[in-house]
Amino acid sequence: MKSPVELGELFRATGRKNTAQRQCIFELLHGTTVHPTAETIYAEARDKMPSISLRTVYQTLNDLAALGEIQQLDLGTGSFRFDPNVDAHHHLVCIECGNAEDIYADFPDVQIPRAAAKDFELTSTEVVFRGRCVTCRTKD
Amino acid sequence: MKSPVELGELFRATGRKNTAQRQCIFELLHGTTVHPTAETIYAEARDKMPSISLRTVYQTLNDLAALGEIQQLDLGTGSFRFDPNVDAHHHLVCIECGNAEDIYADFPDVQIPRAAAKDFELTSTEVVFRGRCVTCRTKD
DNA sequence: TTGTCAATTAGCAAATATTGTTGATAAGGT
DNA sequence: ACCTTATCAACAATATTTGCTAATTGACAA
Repeated sequence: MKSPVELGELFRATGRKNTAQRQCIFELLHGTTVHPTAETIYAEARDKMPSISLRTVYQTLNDLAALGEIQQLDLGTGSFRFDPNVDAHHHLVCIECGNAEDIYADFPDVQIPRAAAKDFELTSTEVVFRGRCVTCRTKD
Repeated sequence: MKSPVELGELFRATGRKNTAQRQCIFELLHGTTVHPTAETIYAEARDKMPSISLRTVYQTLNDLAALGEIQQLDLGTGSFRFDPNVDAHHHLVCIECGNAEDIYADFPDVQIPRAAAKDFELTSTEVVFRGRCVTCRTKD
């Protein structure tokens, strides 16, 4: 993901406005390695801008995803998670707390079998490892 | 997935009741290769049992999943899909219509990198190929 | 600096998918 | 056939995300 300043310029360049609410969200996303939900970002944004609405958070996140600056992930935890890391990578998801971790690995063998591949226009390939993270395991 | 008759016995053996509604759902699931949603099954079940409720469909599907007779899949299409095929397999998902196809392939190199694997208790590994299916491609 | 205009905001309603609740009903062992 | 208990159907509730709208604000140009 680009820096908050660069994102402001990008928004302007694409006919969007660079508002204080958006800058606030850009800064929260910048450098985060967790995969926050819209609600999480909303909660954090409210600490700095009490009047911000959840609707605005969703709109900004959707805009960022449309511009390819963040990834909108559905990891099966009940709500979308947003990832400022847009490089090709995979995920390790905890079935207990829902937290996700990036996995930087290349799986060259992961290809659609020839029979099925012929008529399918492939867009993306995702690998999800599910299980329990250290935190949840030591909790019991 | 077991046959409708066997599932009826299994339900009784596990202290559940083998009702007409459940037999109807068992028969709909038996042998299907698509990955129906609860709503789809509900619509089909109503053709044979107009009084059946959506709640009963959800309950029966959840019971079947708890017994390991079907798989409850979240393929990022907005709702759960149910798969009577419980063998280890992966999926090809259309981002336009949401339909899913089974992929029987073994990806032996898909493993958690050693650094991350140490503290994680792995339960399952899923590979999802996303793109557009033939039907949706030829539609345009 | 200020005016103009379209994009954005906040707040609320609505849509979608799933689960909780409850009185009535019926399955299944005895 | 009877009795216990799970299940049923209908409705309400929850959770997440999107739709709508009047008022506001940013961006650009004069």
